[in-house]
Parts: sequence; C-alpha cells; structure tokens
Amino acid sequence: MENYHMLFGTTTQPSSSTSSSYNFMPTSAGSSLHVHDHDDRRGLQAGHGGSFLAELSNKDAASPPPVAGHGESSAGGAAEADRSPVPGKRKGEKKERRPRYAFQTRSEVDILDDGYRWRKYGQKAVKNNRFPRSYYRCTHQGCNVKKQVQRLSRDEAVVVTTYEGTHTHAIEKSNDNFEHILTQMHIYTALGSSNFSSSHNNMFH
DNA sequence: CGGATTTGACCAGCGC
DNA sequence: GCGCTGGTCAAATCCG
Repeated sequence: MENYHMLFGTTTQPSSSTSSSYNFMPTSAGSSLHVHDHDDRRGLQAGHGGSFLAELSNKDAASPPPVAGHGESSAGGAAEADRSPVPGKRKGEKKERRPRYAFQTRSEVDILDDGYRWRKYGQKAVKNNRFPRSYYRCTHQGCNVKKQVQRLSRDEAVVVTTYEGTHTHAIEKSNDNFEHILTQMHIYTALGSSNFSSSHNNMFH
C-alpha cells in the first residue's frame, strides 16, 4: 500500500522499509540520469545497465550539470502547469520545481495502469526519437501531477515514464493493481550500478 | 451527453 | 537576435 504510493507519488524520501521485493529505490539521486532521450538515450543503459526509477531533482544545485549539456532545455521550465496567457501574471513563483521520477519499463503498452486517472493533454515528436512523447495530467481536481510517456527509438520495447509532482489525493484503485502493473511491464531492478552491466539479462520478469 | 483524446498552434527557454 | 526544440493550450473530434 504505502510503498506503492511511494512509488508514484512521493516526498523524495525513500520509505525506510519496503516490504515489496521489488526494488524501486531511486538510484543515486543527483546522478546524471538522462531520462530524456535526446541523443542520450544511450545514457539510459550505457551508464547503468539497467534501469530504474530515477529521482530527478532538477532543483538541486548540488547535482552536477547534465552531461548532455542540456538535460532538457526546459527541464525545469515545464514545472508550472498554469501558464497564464498574460505575461507577468504570476502569483509570485516563477517556476515551481517538483520532484520528478523517471521510470523505465518494458511494456507493450505505453499507458500503464498505475491506479490514477490520467488525461492526455499533448503529444509531441521529439528529436532523435521516432516515437512521440505523450503528456498526461492527473484528472483529479487540484492534483496537478503530470507524467510523460515515451518510447525509446532505440528499444521500442522500452517505455520511459516520467512522473512530475506528487498526488494530493488517494489512489483511485486498489493496490492489488500493483500486481497488474508487474504483469504489464518488466521493471528493471533498481540496484546500484554495481552489479549491473548488462541490461537485457538481469531484468526480472 | 459527458468526458477523454487528437492535433495544430502558440509560447518560452536555450543554444548558436 | 534568431531559430530550434520542448511543453502546453484549446477547439474539434471521438467514444462509451
């Protein structure tokens, strides 16, 4: 239950005890993760061999600059959902940065049923990727959690899901659903890069 | 009929 | 300063 929630919406604080046998712990936070492909799609597996749940703290000044030069042009830019048509009409916060979590999975379907209800609000073709990136937003009122779903052109079997923000409400479906997720996708174990060098061999299934 | 999806346009940030 | 790219909006459309 809780651990499930921790996965998809969290306070950047890894729960101490996870009863689940699946390791979703974020790898080293701040490590250079290029969830966003670009020409870095290599980085996804080159660096870690497998992947994982990446915790992206785009707010951390301490974290080293993205190796790619620009992890994502608007990596932090897209934070604020409400972009008022009238410039200068901000409440005061220019860009609120939310924790983001990247999820690399192997699945036939792009949309994994994680228990929340999502509404698609955009789709965009990105460079260096044959597959378009889809943008979703949580439909729950007041919950402005967003997520991006994208397939790797390199591995069309791999789907990268990036969650942004935390859910302010309870999950809509029962957590039993979690098992369904596992059946829908193959999650790369999120252990340190220590043991993993080959991604295609170690994913449990 | 209501809600979700599609799709092109618009906008902002960044690099050159 | 300009152009490129990614992210979001919003009207039209689709589907249950």
